[in-house]
Amino acid sequence: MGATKTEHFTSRQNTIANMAKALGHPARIAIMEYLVKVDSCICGDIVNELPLAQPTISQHLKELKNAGLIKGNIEGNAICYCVDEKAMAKIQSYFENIASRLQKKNNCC
Amino acid sequence: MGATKTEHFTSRQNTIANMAKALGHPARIAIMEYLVKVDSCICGDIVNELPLAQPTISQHLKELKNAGLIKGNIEGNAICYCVDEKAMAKIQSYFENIASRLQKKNNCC
DNA sequence: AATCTTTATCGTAATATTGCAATATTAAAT
DNA sequence: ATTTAATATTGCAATATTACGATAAAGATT
Repeated sequence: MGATKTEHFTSRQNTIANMAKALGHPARIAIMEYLVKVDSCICGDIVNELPLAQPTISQHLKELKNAGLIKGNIEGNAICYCVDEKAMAKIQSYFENIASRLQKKNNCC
Repeated sequence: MGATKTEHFTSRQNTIANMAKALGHPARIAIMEYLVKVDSCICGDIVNELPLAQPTISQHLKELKNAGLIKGNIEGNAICYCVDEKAMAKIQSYFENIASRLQKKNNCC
């Protein structure tokens, strides 16, 4: 074994899990925060910003893109990456929903 | 190599990444949703609810607990697991902050 | 066209995760 | 004290992730 049994879960659960998984690495959190901070960006900046080699960062960017969290536009010989607002709104509303549902209840623990 | 270079990132980035990582599996999302739904719970219920073997679920619960997302109280020979409101509030506010910062800006993509 | 810059991909080693059968643990029930 | 029920731990095989050097690709610059 070793492979996640995605087929047993709803598509929504898989989508949220995929986005969370993509954010489940400090380098990718740092990338997202940097993209939010500068609003638009070129990968080279990130390579200078983070203590990781260029191929590693490229790989992390690819994962964030696969999860739909960032978009990338080619601009000359560079690539402009930025955060996908809709995806972030989706995550945000997901956790807001959970948090608000928790407030209305009494926990047993 | 192969191990995450956590030491290069801030403690906050690592904390958020750890929580996101714990949520980065559909089974664990399903567990969280079930815990929110029933508000309090015993692990056996989850085993019946999810299409995974008992040891696998026990392991997922352990990861959620390690990440601080759930709490577990012993009640007789069962264990009452429930969501940690504070942890969820932390994640929720983190994404709310990011989402609100994105709205104020113009994306280049 | 040759070179430079920027980003992606390949290959690979190290490590981590996923899933479960078997077994252990712990407390309740008989 | 046994047995039962609920959960955890161990051990292991299959697979995935992380990181990076080497190299490729593609547009810009000279």
